Amino acid sequence: MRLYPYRVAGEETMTRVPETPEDFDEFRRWVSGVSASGQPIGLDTETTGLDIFSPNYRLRTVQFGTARDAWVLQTEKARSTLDHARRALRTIPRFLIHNAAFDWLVLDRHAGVPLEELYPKTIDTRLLAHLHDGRLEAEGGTGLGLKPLSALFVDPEAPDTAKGLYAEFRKIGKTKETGWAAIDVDNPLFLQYAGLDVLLVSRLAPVLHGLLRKFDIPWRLVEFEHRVSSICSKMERKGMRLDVDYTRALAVRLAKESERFAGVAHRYGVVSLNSTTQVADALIGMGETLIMPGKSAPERTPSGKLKVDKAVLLALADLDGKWQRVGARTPNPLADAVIRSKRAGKWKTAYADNMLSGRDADDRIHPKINSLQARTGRMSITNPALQTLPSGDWTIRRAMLADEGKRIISVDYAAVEMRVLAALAPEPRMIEAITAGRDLHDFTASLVFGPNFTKDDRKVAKAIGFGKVYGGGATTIQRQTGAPMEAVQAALAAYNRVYRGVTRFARQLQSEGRVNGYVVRTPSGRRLPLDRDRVYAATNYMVQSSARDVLCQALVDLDERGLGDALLLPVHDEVVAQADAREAPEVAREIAEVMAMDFFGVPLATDPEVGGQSWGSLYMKKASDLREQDSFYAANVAEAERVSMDRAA
DNA sequence: CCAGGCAGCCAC
DNA sequence: AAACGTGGCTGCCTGG
Repeated sequence: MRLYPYRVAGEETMTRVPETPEDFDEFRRWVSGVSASGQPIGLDTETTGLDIFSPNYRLRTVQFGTARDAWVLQTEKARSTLDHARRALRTIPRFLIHNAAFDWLVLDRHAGVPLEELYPKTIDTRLLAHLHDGRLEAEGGTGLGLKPLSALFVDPEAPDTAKGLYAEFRKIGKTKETGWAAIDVDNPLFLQYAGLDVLLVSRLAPVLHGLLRKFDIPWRLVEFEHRVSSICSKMERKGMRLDVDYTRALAVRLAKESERFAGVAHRYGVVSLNSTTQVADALIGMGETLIMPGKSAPERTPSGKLKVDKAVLLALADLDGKWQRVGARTPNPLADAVIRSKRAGKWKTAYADNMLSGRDADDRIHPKINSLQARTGRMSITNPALQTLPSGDWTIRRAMLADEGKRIISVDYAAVEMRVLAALAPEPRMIEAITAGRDLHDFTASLVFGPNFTKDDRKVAKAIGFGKVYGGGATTIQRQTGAPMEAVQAALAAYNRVYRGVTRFARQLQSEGRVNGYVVRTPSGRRLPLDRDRVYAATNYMVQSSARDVLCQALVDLDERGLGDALLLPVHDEVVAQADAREAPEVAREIAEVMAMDFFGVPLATDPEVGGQSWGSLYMKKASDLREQDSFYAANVAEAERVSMDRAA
């Protein structure tokens, strides 16, 4: 037995690494003892990295522990060690895991213990921490990582085990990415820190429980978040099929496009297209002023640099937001080349390449779904960021496929944030219009501008609606709509008169926040800390957080109704799913029915859509899109094969 | 050489 | 009085 003593919060702890049969007997007796006591046991894993589903992935150690005793099982060393870990995973009745979504999937895939078995036994300290304070350290919160939380609530001297290991990785010539797989499994610091993580999680949990009691966080919310997390983990485990041939071809095409336009930019002296300084200098050298239409000076970034973002470049290239010619000026060829090259480059690396590199042996990708991420509780999806795929163009989403013989389904909520705002305020006139099934922006425009409102009026009404949800003001609405400032201000005043409930809600929320120590509460019981200098954001937080809770409730309801297997992804106000081709319309209707709900007297309507095999099919608006897809396929796939053969050769 | 901050851009 | 919210990912750039 290898022993690693360590002082945590002034108390002696011991980490044990069993080696001999007698050591493992002792581990088994320890497991029996703690199981009989019923106390929750800290659980953690060390692995080769974060890409759980990639073909070369390995589970390296499994750790169990209490506040004083930790065990590190070097499962990669022997099948029998893994069996000891599996027995413990099945015997121990309750676990404490920090960020369980990760360890569930690791153990599900690499230790053969299904997440369905682990989920009911788990308390996830990351979820507890988020329910206490969902802000990152940079936002003034406690942070959500084991390190910052332990430093705050367990022991200020607790080492950053990950960072400490990076230094160890450097000694063997590895980086923070490559070190996890390369470090010797007998490395003393590695074993020490592996044990420390379960000692810390065991000590963190009771502190967080106390804080949740202190702040009256309802236990049903804790249970709800664990349920949501398990449903998202099931989606992550299933993943989504990738059309590898198409994606390879797409990557080649995007690379060529990016290179071609980069070549144009080079001719104007721009070497690094992402260097805003170079681009600004070159444009000024061509005689451009960088002054946006209607302005008297060029815009600058917060640090004072000349702004050369998409809006500036599109204007110089004589293109509108949809990349169509405006006809207002002669296009600047450099501006045009820079935006086109950057877009193609980003689409290639952030989307196409990421999809290809993250796929498993069955060509499925398993994006990480963080069920409780933003300070409002909003979810996020990473590796790749599937919630941010371009929606104005089908080419990226076309890479993702439903399973063989199935079709893609999408069901989204209609104007969910506006409806949630109407319900929370409450705003009777808005609720009436929603209940009557009217288009909300049309209705608002008719109230603000009269029954004969124009298209531009509707645009202003819509911008004000979003402005209320986001906390924006007249300046923002002016910028978005291009309407004269006086007209925007008059419309805002009219909006505030007709929707008094919204104005009152925003005011009350802010004063409530100030009175209650800069925290507001959602109907679900979630605490939303406010920034003192941005108390106006309270309205947005309430709306965004409640809309998130609505979608998560829908996920739970869908799972409850046996539709969990159909789910592929949550996208803020939308669920992406799949079903056998013949049943797809029926399944889509069923999902839409389950999702539709009443939110404090306001109906939340849903809109089911059934596509073809690919996710992109839902974004092909015209017949020409389908033809383009076919010709793309014919032209590019063969070429991509040739390119990858060249590379291999 | 690596890690992390900044600017910019993708989504809802 | 007015106040655009939440994320992830890239390349560039700087500091260690």
